[in-house]
Amino acid sequence: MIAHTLAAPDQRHSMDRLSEALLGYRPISITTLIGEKGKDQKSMLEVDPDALAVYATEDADVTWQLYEKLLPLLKESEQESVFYDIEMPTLPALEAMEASGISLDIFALEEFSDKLATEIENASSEIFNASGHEFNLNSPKQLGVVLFEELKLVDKPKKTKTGQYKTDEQTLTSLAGEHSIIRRILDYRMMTKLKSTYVDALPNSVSKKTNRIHTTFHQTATTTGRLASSDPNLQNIPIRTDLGQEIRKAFVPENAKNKILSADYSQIELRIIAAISEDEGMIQAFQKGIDIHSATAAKVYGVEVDAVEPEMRRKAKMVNFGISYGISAFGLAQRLGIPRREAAEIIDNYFNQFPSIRSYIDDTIAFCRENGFVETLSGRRRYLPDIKSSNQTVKNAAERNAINMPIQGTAADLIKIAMANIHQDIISQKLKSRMLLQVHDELVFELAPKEDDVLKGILENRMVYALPSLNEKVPVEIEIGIGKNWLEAH
DNA sequence: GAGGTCACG
DNA sequence: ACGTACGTGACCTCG
Repeated sequence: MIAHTLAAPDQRHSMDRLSEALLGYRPISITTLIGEKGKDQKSMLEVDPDALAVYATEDADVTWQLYEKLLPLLKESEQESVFYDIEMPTLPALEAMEASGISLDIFALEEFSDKLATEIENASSEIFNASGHEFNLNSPKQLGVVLFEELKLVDKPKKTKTGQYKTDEQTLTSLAGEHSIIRRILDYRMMTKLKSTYVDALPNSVSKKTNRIHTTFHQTATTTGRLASSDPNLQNIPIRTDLGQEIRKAFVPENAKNKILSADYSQIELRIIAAISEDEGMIQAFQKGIDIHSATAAKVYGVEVDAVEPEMRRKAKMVNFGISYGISAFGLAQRLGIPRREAAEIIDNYFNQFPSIRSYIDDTIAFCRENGFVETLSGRRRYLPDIKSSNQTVKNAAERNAINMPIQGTAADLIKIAMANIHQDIISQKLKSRMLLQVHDELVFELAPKEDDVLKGILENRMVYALPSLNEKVPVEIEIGIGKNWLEAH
């Protein structure tokens, strides 16, 4: 079957993808081998010269040679099932999504661009006024000199590792009380980010042929099994700020009869933590359908769920995020803006209330030290040789990676399986609706008229029940929204 | 091309 | 004393 795919001359795109899935990138063309103009493309021979010394005779032949060299590596690392049961079936779904593309309301964006330009101009003027002179606001270096050498906002400014003054959002926010201009600098930063990266750039990505935006999904770019998206990246379209939401609104159906449908997994990483660790308390909270951050707060602070205050919930939420990132008192303290002591106390309370989570963390690190890798529920692996490093900082980083990968990676496995099946269902049921985007825990569709119920049914079936071994441990839930643009579908 | 920053999950 | 939350990609500056 593989050989057939490799040999089929009309399946060049699939061949690229197969090689990418096996290798970690697309090595087919000579262009790729020697590097594409203007892009920092990895040369094939940089990856592993011994394992991958092949000869670029003819495209299909290169792919075949790589296949023969890489299949044994797949066997050795016991990841054949990940390849054949998850990655290969996902491949046609990705191909279809890239080919479909998504429509963009470029007129709305042009209008928004003008509005931003005005606001950016206003902010710049105020900032230059307060500074006493003009400078390049896009240069963190120049901004640092203005803030810390000319305006002398603080005695001991924070520095980056190269000795420059730090001017990132966190640093500036902490300085907001020192000078009213800080807020305007933050405004400027946000607006120029939106304008240059999205509002002005995205219309350039609209295909002249299809009039839609076609991203590239990378199947083997990440260490955890997640997808990546590039050229343009459609997995980081703004949503958190009001101005950012204007950009999401510009992602629309092809015509007024169609709708955008978004389906996302609810709290999927926490559900996976609950399932993997088999923590009774957390599983119960999900079974009862209690808001998980409130449930966590109730346990940590020893109060009833109803008595949880917003501040308690906010802290519990950060702890929950922290768990899947490989928590530390320092990291939590920094994000909550509280003393390390207090953060350590919260973490201690947390582990006393969720003892199985502590065991999961300890067991996972021990497993990784023993075996050299960690794995997801589906057997996808990440090798972490640094887990044995004598450098404590390096070792700690590897331990956080070890904790995070099975969680993030299992979520990736789950949605990939769902996508493969949904794509098949769409084809076999001859639906007009199309799967367009994946954003890690969300799938975006173009919904054709009268297909609401059938598509919802498919999603419920395929997304919720993608990994039966997960369903055995914890309820999996999805949320579906429909609207006239991507924002409204949320 | 590296560094800094910031958009997303 | 030191220094970090996990995973990405894009844009801008500057040497």
